[in-house]
Amino acid sequence: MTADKPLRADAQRNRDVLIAKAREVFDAGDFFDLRFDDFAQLAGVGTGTLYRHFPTREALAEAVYHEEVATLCDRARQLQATLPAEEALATFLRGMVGYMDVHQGLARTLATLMATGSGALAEGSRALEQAVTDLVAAAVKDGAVRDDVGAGAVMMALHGIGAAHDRPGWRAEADGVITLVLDGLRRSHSGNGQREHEQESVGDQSGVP
Amino acid sequence: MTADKPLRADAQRNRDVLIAKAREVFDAGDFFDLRFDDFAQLAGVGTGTLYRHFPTREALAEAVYHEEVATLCDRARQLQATLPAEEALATFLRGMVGYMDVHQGLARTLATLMATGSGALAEGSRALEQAVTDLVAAAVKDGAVRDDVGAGAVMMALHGIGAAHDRPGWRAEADGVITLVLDGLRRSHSGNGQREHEQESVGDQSGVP
DNA sequence: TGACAAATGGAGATGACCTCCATATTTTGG
DNA sequence: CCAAAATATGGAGGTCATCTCCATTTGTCA
Repeated sequence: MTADKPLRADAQRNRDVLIAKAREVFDAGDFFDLRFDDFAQLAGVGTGTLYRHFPTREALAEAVYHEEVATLCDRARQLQATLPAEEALATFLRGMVGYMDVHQGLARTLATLMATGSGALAEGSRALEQAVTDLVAAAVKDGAVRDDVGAGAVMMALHGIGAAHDRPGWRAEADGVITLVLDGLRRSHSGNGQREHEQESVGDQSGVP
Repeated sequence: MTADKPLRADAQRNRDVLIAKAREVFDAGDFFDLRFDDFAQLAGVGTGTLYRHFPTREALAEAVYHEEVATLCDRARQLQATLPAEEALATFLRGMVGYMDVHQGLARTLATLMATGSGALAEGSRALEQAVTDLVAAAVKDGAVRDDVGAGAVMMALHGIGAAHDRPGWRAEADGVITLVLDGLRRSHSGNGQREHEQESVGDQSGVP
């Protein structure tokens, strides 16, 4: 799956140029303000070439996203191997915020793509989620973290952080979310913390609280 | 600001029809799959009429969103008036999840619009945020909730929940996030819980954890 | 009722997205 | 090293959603 086709020399070169330029635009946050055709010209290739390599905007995003995710996953594995489980989880989550802070444009772009529901990022997302799942599982096994709330909840929180990147006090609030998540995860509450969503029937049909 | 112009009778009627139809489409989640012109026809008005009333998709969304937010804000105020602060907050947040569960299409649409960064929803969002801020402030004043993490963090978490509505185990995970947030907010941790984001310089320029 | 203002609707201009293929470049085999 | 086969290129042009414009209709007020 990594080397589907040997790919000709010039093709490879163009592909690399496209990804490089894409990362630039991505990071600047202009990914959606730019006509796709213009992007081709910006990268110095014809429209057809761009479309052959990346049939859609999302495909291009996916290519850029891939490297990022790989880096983050590596980091997660490394932390897990060198730190106590709970600390590894905390460090990773705090680090994710730092990462998004540095790559704001990218965070914004990814959030947009996710919300658009294109699903093209599913693969990369799954890899990242797996890393988080592993971190949480290890902490649970250590007994440091409750077992009644899954890693999915943590992913949602991360997603919210990324999507809200343009709020005024973003950094502080993002750190706040992580603090809440980490403290909330710590197994140390009276009883079992809180019973999990058993209020399906509230009598009120509207769904309004 | 509520009654900018008296608006003629037929105009008002058309406007209402448009909003009603929009809510339908919204709730079905088809808001973005539908050509805007076709939406006009669906509502039984001409293209020009649609565009005069709502210059953009976002403007239309905003109109629908407005009522929803008003309802939710009312509910928040009511809870705050009748329950102990902490319980009011908990009930409201749990209720928000229930609300999003019932109105999945709407939640999806809103998340998309938010991420798109149109900013047209800013007003409605602010109203909702104010309600949450009040709930949190009251709980803090009661001493039931920590004061070192703001309401903004809670908003981010909610945002993440809404944006992720299409995950397989959405409901359970969403409830999980709320559980984490509520437990994390409870003032009861050793010391002060966690010092707030003072790790600006990690030495690593890349932002990767 | 008449006249003025407000609103309508749909035909058509605009511009982004994507396809297609004649041409150019790389690779392979003799 | 050369020819022919395979692969890639680029940009002109088709397609389609978005939005504008104005001749006509509808509502309002004296």
